[in-house]
Amino acid sequence: MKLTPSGFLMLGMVRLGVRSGYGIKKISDVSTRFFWPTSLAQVYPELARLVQAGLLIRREDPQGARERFAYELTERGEQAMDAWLRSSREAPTQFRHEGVLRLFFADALAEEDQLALVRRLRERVSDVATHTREEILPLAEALESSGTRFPALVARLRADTYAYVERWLEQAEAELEQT
Amino acid sequence: MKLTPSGFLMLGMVRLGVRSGYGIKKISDVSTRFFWPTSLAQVYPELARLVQAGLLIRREDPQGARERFAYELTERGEQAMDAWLRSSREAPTQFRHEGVLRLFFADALAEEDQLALVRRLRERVSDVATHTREEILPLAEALESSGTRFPALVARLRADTYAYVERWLEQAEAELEQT
DNA sequence: GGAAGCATGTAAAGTGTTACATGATTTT
DNA sequence: AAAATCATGTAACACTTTACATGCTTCC
Repeated sequence: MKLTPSGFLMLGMVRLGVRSGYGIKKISDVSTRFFWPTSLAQVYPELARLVQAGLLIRREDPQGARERFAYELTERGEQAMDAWLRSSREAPTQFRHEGVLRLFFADALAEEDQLALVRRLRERVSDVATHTREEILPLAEALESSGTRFPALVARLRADTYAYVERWLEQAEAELEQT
Repeated sequence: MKLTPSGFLMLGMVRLGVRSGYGIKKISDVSTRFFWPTSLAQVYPELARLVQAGLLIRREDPQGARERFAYELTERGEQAMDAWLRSSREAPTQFRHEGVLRLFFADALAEEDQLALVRRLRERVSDVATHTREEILPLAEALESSGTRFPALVARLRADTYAYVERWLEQAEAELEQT
């Protein structure tokens, strides 16, 4: 059975102590979503496949009358996760950004519209930087203080990169204004 | 009829003077691919839709016995393109990167393996930076000298951003080594 | 009492890639 | 002569998202 990165995401989340499918989706929305999105409609079938493959075990774990299932890594699950972390094979990187596509074709616009386009793009980038710094990073830093530090490293990488792009676009804006 | 960004990509390429569907795919592979990928199986049906919507006209343009079709923007095509360039509605940004996902879960690894993982990631990022600087940017700069400057701006943004991430990871590596 | 959140899952629709299928022209 | 490139298109497959469907619990 061949695992996808989404499968390893779930294995990894379970290893970090996230118990339910719902929980995995919720945590992933404030952490891994930005470099590996998932949806609930993906989480549940994938967890079932991982159980069937013997990488996870699923226990009933109801909260009162509300059903819930708790997942745990098996020995083979641990091994699969370790092997993945040490391997260098990677799915091709995917990036789709309509704003950058617009920028690519911006020559057709009048100069003032070109400037407006760059400014809008910069504002969006700025929002992402702020959101990452203020909403995502603090959560990762909470984890960091209990010994799990890579989520915070990744959040900082994202925050710093977006801040860099923001400054870059600011300068591009200034240069466009001079013309 | 609702156009997707892929549709505007094709409109934009035709406006830049790319004539055939094959040509659009080829040019996009060394330019827009990095922020909006397409495949031939997308290009041909989409061009047909754009013709049907009255945004493009298609003329026969054979090379000897080899069939070829040349596309041109209609007045309505020009207008649709301009409206898109000036609009601020955007499809949600998509980013998927298995290497960053690995980094997120790297706490489970021994320190030497963590370091190896960061190093591998940095090397990949470095390759992208180099490729963008040496292969993609020169093509965009050729366009720039004939007056179309935004493709070069986008290529520089990409090259500089990846160079920044490369330096960032270098420093993270150094900090990991100290521990 | 109602809204928001917790929790699990399926079905349908949409999007996209790979493989298939064909054939001409140019380069090595 | 073979390989690479130019050129168009379809079919099958894989993957993802959105909508559907249901019900409990907690907070206001």
